[in-house]
Amino acid sequence: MKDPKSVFSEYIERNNLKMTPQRHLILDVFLKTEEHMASEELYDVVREHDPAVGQATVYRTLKLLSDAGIAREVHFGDGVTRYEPSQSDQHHDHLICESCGTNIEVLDERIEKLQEELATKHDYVLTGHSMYLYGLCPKCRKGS
Amino acid sequence: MKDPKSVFSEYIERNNLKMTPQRHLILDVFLKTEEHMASEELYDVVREHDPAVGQATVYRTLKLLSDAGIAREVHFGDGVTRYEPSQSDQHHDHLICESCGTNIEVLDERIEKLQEELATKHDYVLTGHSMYLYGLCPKCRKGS
DNA sequence: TGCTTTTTTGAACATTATTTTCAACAAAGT
DNA sequence: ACTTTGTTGAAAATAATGTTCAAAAAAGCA
Repeated sequence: MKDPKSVFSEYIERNNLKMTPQRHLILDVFLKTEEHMASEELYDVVREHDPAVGQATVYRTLKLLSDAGIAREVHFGDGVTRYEPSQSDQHHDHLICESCGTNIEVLDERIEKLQEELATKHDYVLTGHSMYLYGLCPKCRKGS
Repeated sequence: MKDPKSVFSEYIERNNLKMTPQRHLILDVFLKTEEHMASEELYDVVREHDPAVGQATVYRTLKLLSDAGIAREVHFGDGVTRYEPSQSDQHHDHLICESCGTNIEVLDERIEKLQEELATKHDYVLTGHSMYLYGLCPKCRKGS
């Protein structure tokens, strides 16, 4: 039940979809990467395994994975939608270097708690959030 | 020096640009709205005042305003870049209803402080951040 | 002022990321 | 096997934004 592959199979079944070689391959490739991958980047890797797979299928499958709860959309400032495995490992936010683009994942429980509190104060039920911190990493700070 | 218009004039001068009626109009319209406006929405309003203004000019000018520090880019989940006046009034984050899209501006000093702290812990110099909380507003909660 | 240089503008076209259409295909059920 | 339904890849369609380019306008100078 925790294995992404079985989560996906289950999702497939529940929604009367079909498990296909393409979907299987894309899921495999996606899970193997710990990076934040854009659809296009994923597509490149997928093609190395099966050049016949189409770009649209990758887009479609990533959306599926997202719906199934296996992938999570991530938006940096640029116009590209990236995905990260939302697997067992816990939620995190992002600390991005404005100069070199390096992205590190961060988490602060106190912030998480305050976010919840803040939503409640406005009578909202919090379902999710995204937080991006922008700054200069030590390396770039010296470089300039 | 605090007035957005003089800030813009100054910026114009500093960068050997020219103050034109279009830029002036776009700035005026932009300042009059407290909403988070996408370029296209702004364009519609601008056209009511001067139908001759082109879409590209609005895009270009918004980018200028952003560079000049008068406007601030805002990214919700959709692929649209919105702008808000970054004027005198203070920074805020966003609490967005996933159902009806209603957006309210929120701020929690404790969170702000922790963000700073978190960046420092990773040896980053924080230059900015964006935080979006997603949830269900009271109205939509009842509606469903 | 009139001329020159430089920037700006609007329109149309180019680009990027993503979605949709559609005919060919494959899987599942009967 | 036959039908139904979901899937695929390719190509075309969208949507937001950026760029090109010739014409227009501003600023600097003679």
